[in-house]
Amino acid sequence: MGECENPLVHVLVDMEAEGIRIDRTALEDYSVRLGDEIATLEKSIYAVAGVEFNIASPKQLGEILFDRLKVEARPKKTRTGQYATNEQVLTRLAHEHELAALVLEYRACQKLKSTYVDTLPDAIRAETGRVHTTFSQAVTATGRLQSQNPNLQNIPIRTERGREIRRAFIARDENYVLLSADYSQIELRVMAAISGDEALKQTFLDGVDVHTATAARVNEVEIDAVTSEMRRQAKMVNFGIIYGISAFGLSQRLGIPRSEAADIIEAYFLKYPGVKTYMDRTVEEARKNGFVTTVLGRRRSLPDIHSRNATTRQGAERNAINTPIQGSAADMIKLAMIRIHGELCRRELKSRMLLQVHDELVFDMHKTERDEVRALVSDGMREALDLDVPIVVEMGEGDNWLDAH
DNA sequence: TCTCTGCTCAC
DNA sequence: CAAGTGAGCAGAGAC
Repeated sequence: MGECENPLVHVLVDMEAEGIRIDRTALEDYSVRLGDEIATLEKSIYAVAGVEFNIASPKQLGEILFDRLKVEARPKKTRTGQYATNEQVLTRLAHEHELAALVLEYRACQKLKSTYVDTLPDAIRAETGRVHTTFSQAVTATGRLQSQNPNLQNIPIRTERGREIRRAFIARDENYVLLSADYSQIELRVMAAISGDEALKQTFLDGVDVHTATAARVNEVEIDAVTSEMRRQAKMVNFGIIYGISAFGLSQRLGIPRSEAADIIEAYFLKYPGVKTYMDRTVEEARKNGFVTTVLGRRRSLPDIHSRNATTRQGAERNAINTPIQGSAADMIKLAMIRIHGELCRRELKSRMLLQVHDELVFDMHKTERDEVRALVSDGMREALDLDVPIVVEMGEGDNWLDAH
């Protein structure tokens, strides 16, 4: 390793000790509101089902839906033979069957309440009045950090209900704001850099939206002619590429026939040949060495690359493709953290680094240090690694984490 | 009490 | 079989 792990220890120690302030009252109020919603949904669910049961039990729910109400002729099963009742299944049923729609609502509320709203206030440490996570730096397969007890790397943001929780993460006091700084499309930029694909690099040099650019290339239309549907598909393809896509996987996610998905992937590789070459090269490297590496030389061992079981082997091939990308992005933000933490200390600033969420850093920023901190954070993140691709950092600030985005 | 399963939250 | 990395909840069943 290009040694970022040892200096990072001190950064993480400080972040853990610092903690983050949480608005306990806001969460406690929200818990009551969610509880009311859940109670209402419960009644509706029992009425529609015609029987009371434990809605939180996937087993019981499956039996109600597929044995009692027979909402589907050939229900999908899980690995263990139970009826699958996951979000994808229920969403498909929701148009026809009120019960499915109600259960989706119920699950959304229950998830937020049990995992975040009721748990975070209990995690406030009495001595500091703040929530202190534990970061682990040598646990994940790719070199990413991990956060636990509580996990502060999966605080909701996608839905309106979830965003309420982000609003409860607040600045230290009235002299501070939260600063959020996140890398824009870091994994695709890293892939452009390590693959050296000229078209992908040019997209970032042009500063155009990468999903729109991919849509234009794959569909062979001008940027201005890209529809929202074309962009949506291209976004799926871009993410799929990073993960080591299959035509089947893409077809499932886009809801299109597998042959069409295969055509899209073929068109992608035609337009970004360097990406295809990178993938072949990386899988070959894994076969030869038994491991792959990130830009800082972090290794991931891939013994399954020689498995006689095709599914296992293909899984290892996807790991070979994904790990240098995800892991190099992790290398980059780790270097940025070390540099930024060093500068905050050296300049004796009051502002503090609080959280890392894979491509984002969150700070308590003293209002008098605004310009200086914004500059050193932005520079520290952008210049952490000297890549052949422009790196863009987006920053926002506010009294809470949601407004900082 | 412990472990596994199914599910869902994030990047 | 089928898109990568994680954490944590409740239910279910073993002990």
